[in-house]
Amino acid sequence: MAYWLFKSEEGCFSFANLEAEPDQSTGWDGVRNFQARNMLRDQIKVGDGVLFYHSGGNPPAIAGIAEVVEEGHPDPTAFDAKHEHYDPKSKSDEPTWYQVRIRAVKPIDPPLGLPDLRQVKELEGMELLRKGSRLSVQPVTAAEWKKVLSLGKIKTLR
DNA sequence: GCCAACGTTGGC
DNA sequence: GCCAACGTTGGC
Repeated sequence: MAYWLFKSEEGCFSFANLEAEPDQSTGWDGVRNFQARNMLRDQIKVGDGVLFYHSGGNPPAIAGIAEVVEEGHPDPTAFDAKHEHYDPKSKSDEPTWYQVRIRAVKPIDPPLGLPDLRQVKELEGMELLRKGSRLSVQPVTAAEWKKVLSLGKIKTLR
C-alpha cells in the first residue's frame, strides 16, 4: 500500500469531473513524462491512495481523495491519431506511455490550498511543496498522507 | 503575463 | 556525451 499525488488542472479535469464519471472512475491518461510514466507503469498498485490536486487554480489545492482501481496498462490515447495526446512513437507492441485507473473516494471540502499546506510543519519535505516541483505524478509518504487527511477532516475513507 | 525550474531535442 | 536552444509546467 503506497500513496501518490496526481495533478490536474481544475479547468481541464477536476475532482468533481471524476465523481461525475460512470463508476466515479477514469483512466489517468495523457501523462507524457518518463519519470511519471515509470511510476504509473511499475510502482502504482491497486488499492493505493491518491491525493487529487488541482493545479493552476487560485489557490492551487488538494481537492479530494481517490484510489487506484487498475494498475499500469498502455495509455490508449497515445495510439489514437485524432487524440490530442497522440504519440506516433508509441507502438501497441511496445507502448511508451501508461495509465492507471483511479476512482473518487471523497472530496476534501473546503480544498486544502497550497499556501496553507506550506504552513504545516509535518509537510515540509513534501515533493509538492518543493520549489520548481513539476511532476504530475508524485510519491507521498504515509506520514504526509495521514497529515493531509487529518487536515481535510477525513476520519474514515468510504 | 512573467519567470523559474525543469525535460527534451539535436548539433557537434 | 556535452550542452545550448527550445518547449512546457505551474506558482505567483
